[in-house]
Amino acid sequence: VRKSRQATAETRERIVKAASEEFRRNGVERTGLAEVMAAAGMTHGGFYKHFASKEEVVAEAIASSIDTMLASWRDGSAAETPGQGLQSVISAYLSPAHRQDRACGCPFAALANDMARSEGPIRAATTEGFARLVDVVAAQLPMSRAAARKEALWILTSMVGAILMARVVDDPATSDTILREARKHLLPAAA
Amino acid sequence: VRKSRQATAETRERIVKAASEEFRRNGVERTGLAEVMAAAGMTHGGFYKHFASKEEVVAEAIASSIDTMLASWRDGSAAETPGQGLQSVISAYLSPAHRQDRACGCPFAALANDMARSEGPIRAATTEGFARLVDVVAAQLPMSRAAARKEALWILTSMVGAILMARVVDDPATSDTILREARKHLLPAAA
DNA sequence: TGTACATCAGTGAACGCGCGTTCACTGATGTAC
DNA sequence: TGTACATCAGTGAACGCGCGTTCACTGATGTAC
Repeated sequence: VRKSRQATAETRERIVKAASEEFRRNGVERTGLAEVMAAAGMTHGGFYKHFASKEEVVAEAIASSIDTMLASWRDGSAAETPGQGLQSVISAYLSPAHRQDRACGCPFAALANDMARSEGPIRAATTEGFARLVDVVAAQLPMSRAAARKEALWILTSMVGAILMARVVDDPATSDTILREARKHLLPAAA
Repeated sequence: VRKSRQATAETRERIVKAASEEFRRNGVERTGLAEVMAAAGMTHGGFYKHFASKEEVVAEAIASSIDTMLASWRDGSAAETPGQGLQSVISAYLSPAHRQDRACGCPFAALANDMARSEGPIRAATTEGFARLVDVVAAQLPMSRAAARKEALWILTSMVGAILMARVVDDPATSDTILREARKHLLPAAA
């Protein structure tokens, strides 16, 4: 059942998107390719018509989810003044809604351990994506380029730690407090 | 080859310790029980004489590594004045040495994603251990109980985020900067 | 204290399942004339 | 523009390996007398 070039490209995108959500939801190891293909509306056999290996789709899925986050951050920032734009991005990131929505949330928070242990294309996609995130945040900060980059690293790593531990903790009250404290400390830093 | 009660108990401890290091080094999913047992100096068949399942040893390994970290933090804090004790603990946590030593380092940084997705005994051991960590840090802070707990949550989650992202990033210079920025922001908060 | 038997920690083979990967096949698309 | 053939996306079965778990067996330890 051969498909047109456009249909093939769309299918490939659909697989990457499904993969990026499934990986974030359940982790790379616990997500089978059959599961990914089912989420994309296909059977598992066709996978290798689009990718050479699981590793390849993991790398693309990570790159894709970082791109999506970057785009939404840029939109969120552009609508307002630099300081307010960054604040609204941080508030959304450190919200209970984001904590709940692992599948569509920050890929660093969802896959940090996998990323840290990976090599090759996965590691490369991760590092490159993070560097672009840092740039987007740094561009909103009213300091010299070098100082803004350092501050952006601090803001970003704290945000990831907060959302991650908010997901680790079982008690909802403590989890909410973690997010609230992070907002309290980071929103002023973004002004 | 039956062993004495004491020898059996020591073997069990050896397995838990080996498991806690292997899990932190390579992740829970990527670590096989055969690998854990080999690290403990045995063959895999004997595992079920000590544990009912992999899940059980995971929960115990996490509890054990948290206990070890707690003990070392208490020792590090006790040696000096409250403020300085906490500062030295934070400095050690946010050091390149800790970043490199995943197998013996913070279990939250090494296994946060696994923890966040787990349920049952693993989740329980994690939540309980984190609560005790928060208490140890809060006890060092010169504020009211409630305020100290909130501040401890902020300090801890930021520390975890920093060491985690320092491991995710491929570039050593950026990784060092992440740790340096985190120290810069958190050491004053601990004074 | 000594003896006989039950217990059980550890070994290594085997089982069974899941999953990444491969493959023969189908039939619609792309291409050459 | 139409026709014939090559291409190839997708299907579903199958392969092979790794890994969690089980099991028969061994021989030292624990226990009852």
